[in-house]
Amino acid sequence: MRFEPVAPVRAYERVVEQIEQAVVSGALKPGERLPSERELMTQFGVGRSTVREALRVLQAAEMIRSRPGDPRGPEVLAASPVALHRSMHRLARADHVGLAELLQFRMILDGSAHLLAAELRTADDLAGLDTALEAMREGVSHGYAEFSRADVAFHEVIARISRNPLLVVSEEVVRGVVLELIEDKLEHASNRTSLMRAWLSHHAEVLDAIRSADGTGAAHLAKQALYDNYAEHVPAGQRPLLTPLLRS
Amino acid sequence: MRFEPVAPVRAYERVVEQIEQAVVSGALKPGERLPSERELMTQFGVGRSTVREALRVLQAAEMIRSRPGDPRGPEVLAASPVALHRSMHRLARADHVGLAELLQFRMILDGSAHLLAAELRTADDLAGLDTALEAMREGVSHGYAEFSRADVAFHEVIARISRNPLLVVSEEVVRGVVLELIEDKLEHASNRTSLMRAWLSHHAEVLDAIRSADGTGAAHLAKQALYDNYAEHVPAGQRPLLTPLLRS
DNA sequence: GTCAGTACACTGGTCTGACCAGTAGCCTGC
DNA sequence: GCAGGCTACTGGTCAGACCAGTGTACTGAC
Repeated sequence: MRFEPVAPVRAYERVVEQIEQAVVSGALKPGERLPSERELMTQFGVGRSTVREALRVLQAAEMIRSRPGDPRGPEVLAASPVALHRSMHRLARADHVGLAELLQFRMILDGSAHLLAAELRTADDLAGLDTALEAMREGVSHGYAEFSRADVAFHEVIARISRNPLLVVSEEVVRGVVLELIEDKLEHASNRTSLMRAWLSHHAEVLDAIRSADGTGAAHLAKQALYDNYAEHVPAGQRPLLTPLLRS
Repeated sequence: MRFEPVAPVRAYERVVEQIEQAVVSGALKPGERLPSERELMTQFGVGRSTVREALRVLQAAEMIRSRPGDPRGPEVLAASPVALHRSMHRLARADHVGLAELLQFRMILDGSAHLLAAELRTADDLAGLDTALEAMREGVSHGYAEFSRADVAFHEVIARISRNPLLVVSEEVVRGVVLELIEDKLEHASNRTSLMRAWLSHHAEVLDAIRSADGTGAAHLAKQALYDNYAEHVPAGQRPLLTPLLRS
């Protein structure tokens, strides 16, 4: 006979448990309201601070939101990828993850997103990509910031076409962290205009591949472009980590 | 001139911000201790309840842990995938993310991990895979639970060989969530022994491909195996989301 | 009748102060 | 030298208070 180690269960944890249960079971639907803190404290039989700590935990998990003064009480939120985004971002900024690993991961995600996009795109999707590309073309003359915004938008459309929220969120997070790590280096790039033109023609190529439903080609273009643009910032010794991905 | 909308910033949020900043910047390393709540409250110039709500938020994010009675104060934790797992699990239980998306994501991650493993494996890695496979072989006769544990270990070795923490963690999380979603279906499988044998021979094939540095082959085997094993639990209408991944 | 303006009851955010059970380390007394 | 208790702390919880802000219901003027 074996015994399990027991951990003390805090009062606020049991409150969290009950409310969370009510939400995931569907008893409380998004948009509905929780009772006020003072009401909850009598229902649960605990002090207000305990209730508040429980609500803080749920709020950190993006399950509820409370606004001061609202007599209807805290609002139950729909499941959103914001919490996933936060936790992944934290993990990606931890020290064991360097630019090489991030870039590797981004090549994987971006490549797959392009592959799926080429196979699953509809006529509407293609139109969306066309306008995104057009915005980039205009952005070239409106400065780097504008161009960069249009570039991000293009990538987001691609990710969206893949129709996988996990892919969308992960790609977005990794892209953001990569940019955070090398933004200072990009700031000082001297030949920005030629960089933008190169990027633009690359995106046009990608769009062609997607239009002709060439998934493998689009994926390869995407990975190659990432390598070409960012590998210079990766220590030379770690670049062999990236090249295998170009061969698939 | 445009103005940004402002949101009221709560006191506990600013406390969270400062502590989080100290952790991600490395000023506070894992294992180190925060001052006690009463000390923090004088340092931040806020009440104890505010400090406590901030600590709750950080604790929910798995950044710190506090134990009552410990005079050394709350402990700073190493970045861990637990929070990522929780948020992905929550998202997966919401309607936006179904088994199809999870499986799609897992095929991407697993495929890439196998590709990298085949290209980067050392002699030591191969030996590790050999022992893992041997454990699986023995597990067949020791019941499903034992076999499953060995199977997980094999996958973890593969992921580790790819030497990318993000890949390791994401793969682990997605695998866990997928298993949680279909565990009840697996419980009732009648022909477990033949399933285990099929799995075993598949892993042997994968190991061969990795040994001969055939990255593309290993990746394809991995993705095909996932599809073969799990696609039956995906609604038929969503299976076309998975097949494009088999073609790369 | 409509509608602006106000009063009110209530919300969440914060602080203070208190008590408890539990811990770690010191400090006895042997 | 060491077992045992003492003590000064810790975090967990509660009670009560105040404040700024909100939504609503009521009031008044038109």
